[in-house]
Amino acid sequence: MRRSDMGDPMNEIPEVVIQRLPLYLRTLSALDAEGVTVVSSQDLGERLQVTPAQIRKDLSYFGRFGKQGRGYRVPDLIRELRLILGLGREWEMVLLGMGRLGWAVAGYPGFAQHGFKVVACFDADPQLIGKTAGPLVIQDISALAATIQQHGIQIGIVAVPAAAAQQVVDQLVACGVRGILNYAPTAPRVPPHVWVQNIDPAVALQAMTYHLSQRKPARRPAGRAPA
Amino acid sequence: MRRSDMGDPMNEIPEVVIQRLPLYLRTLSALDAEGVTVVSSQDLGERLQVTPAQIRKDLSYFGRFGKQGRGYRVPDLIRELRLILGLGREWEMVLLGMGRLGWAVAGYPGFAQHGFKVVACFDADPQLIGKTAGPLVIQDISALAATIQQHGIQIGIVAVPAAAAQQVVDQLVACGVRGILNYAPTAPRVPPHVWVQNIDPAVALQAMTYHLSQRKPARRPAGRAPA
DNA sequence: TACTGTGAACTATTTCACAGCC
DNA sequence: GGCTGTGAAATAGTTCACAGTA
Repeated sequence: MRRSDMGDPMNEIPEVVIQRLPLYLRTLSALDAEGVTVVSSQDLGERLQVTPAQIRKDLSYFGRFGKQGRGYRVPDLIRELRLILGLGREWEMVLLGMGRLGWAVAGYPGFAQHGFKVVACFDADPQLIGKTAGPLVIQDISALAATIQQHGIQIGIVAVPAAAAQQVVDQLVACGVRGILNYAPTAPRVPPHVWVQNIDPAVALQAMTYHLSQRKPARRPAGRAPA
Repeated sequence: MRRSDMGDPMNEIPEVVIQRLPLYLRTLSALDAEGVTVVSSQDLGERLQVTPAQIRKDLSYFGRFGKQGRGYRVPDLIRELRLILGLGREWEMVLLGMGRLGWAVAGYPGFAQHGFKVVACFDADPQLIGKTAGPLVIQDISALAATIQQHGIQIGIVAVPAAAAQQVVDQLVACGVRGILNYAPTAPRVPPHVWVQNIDPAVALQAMTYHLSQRKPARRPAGRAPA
């Protein structure tokens, strides 16, 4: 292990760390909006329910952003995290599936706020094609490849029924998409260069009911970062 | 460690294991629907992109559900998992916040399918109160406590803006709710007996763009269970 | 003085590998 | 023969604790 570490151009960063950075960023943005300009790992940890040591260690994978004796300058750390996460640009996305769920996703303001933009939406149902969803016209899936190529799109959002998800994911991957936000209640298979983030509220609820059903509700692990 | 293990009435089960069980259940249900009656940890692992050893170890925390030389009977394992997760009943929930997002959540069919039922919805906006959302009438937040007590509700869904989330969560907790599904882009503080599951698609996207921005897209850790 | 950054210690989780059984 | 269940080994992740510094 030691030997291969030394050969690496950059140390391997644990995936859990990556998943926590957006949470740090979210809280820092809230602090910024409150006019807070400096924050210690202690303060930030209290807001996030994460240990200060974990925050410091996580950040130390990427550089030295704090000032000893003081803490972190909020605007600076926000800038650094945005850079690390690749948020210094707009990300265009395609949306597949314009049922109830797709409709809601198309109009979700939380994406645009953070530089994520749905530029085209698709469905297989002839009844839906041509209808407008806000500023977008629903297109037939057959137009998918052309749109992705034209815009150089790298992210697809899947909001189709579970049974159609794998097929749709395969199409996205074939078109060169490298990231998929999957709302379908299934875990699609993708090649290793493609990144998938799954969102399934039913799965989240089912893990919760396990705990609600226990006599003694086991105390949450202290360091457990909220997703 | 050994000593305290023996004293415990039941071994401590890691939280990661709990979070994976619903994924196993989801895939087993799909297999069941396909008419598959027996599955090995190998097969199931391939479907889920999880190692067979992990599946066997996870299940072994709860009992011996397999048959050596054969595998697991799909319907039996489904039944066991449903029991473990506390899904042998209907779970009634309240929904707070009837903006765009709350509206979509109220109509999401994925909940009812799994025995989760939204029995009442609330908002603070007088403009919305009295309007109907499917079978439900939007009520004023002031009616929250009475509804929760009446139905003995243990789960609340939060779909209010980030700025209102903590306040709403506090109210839910005060009413005796023990589980919260939080769609607000913030990590609310709760007492240790309350379980929170957060869903924030922007956070998921931001972790994804980190990877999309890397030159060499680091290979996903093999055992990483999709959420 | 009050904090960060970080090796080292500790803890948790995953994987291995094999005895035991159908 | 093919698979489970599970201790033990290996890895991964977290926390400690303190040197260093603004």
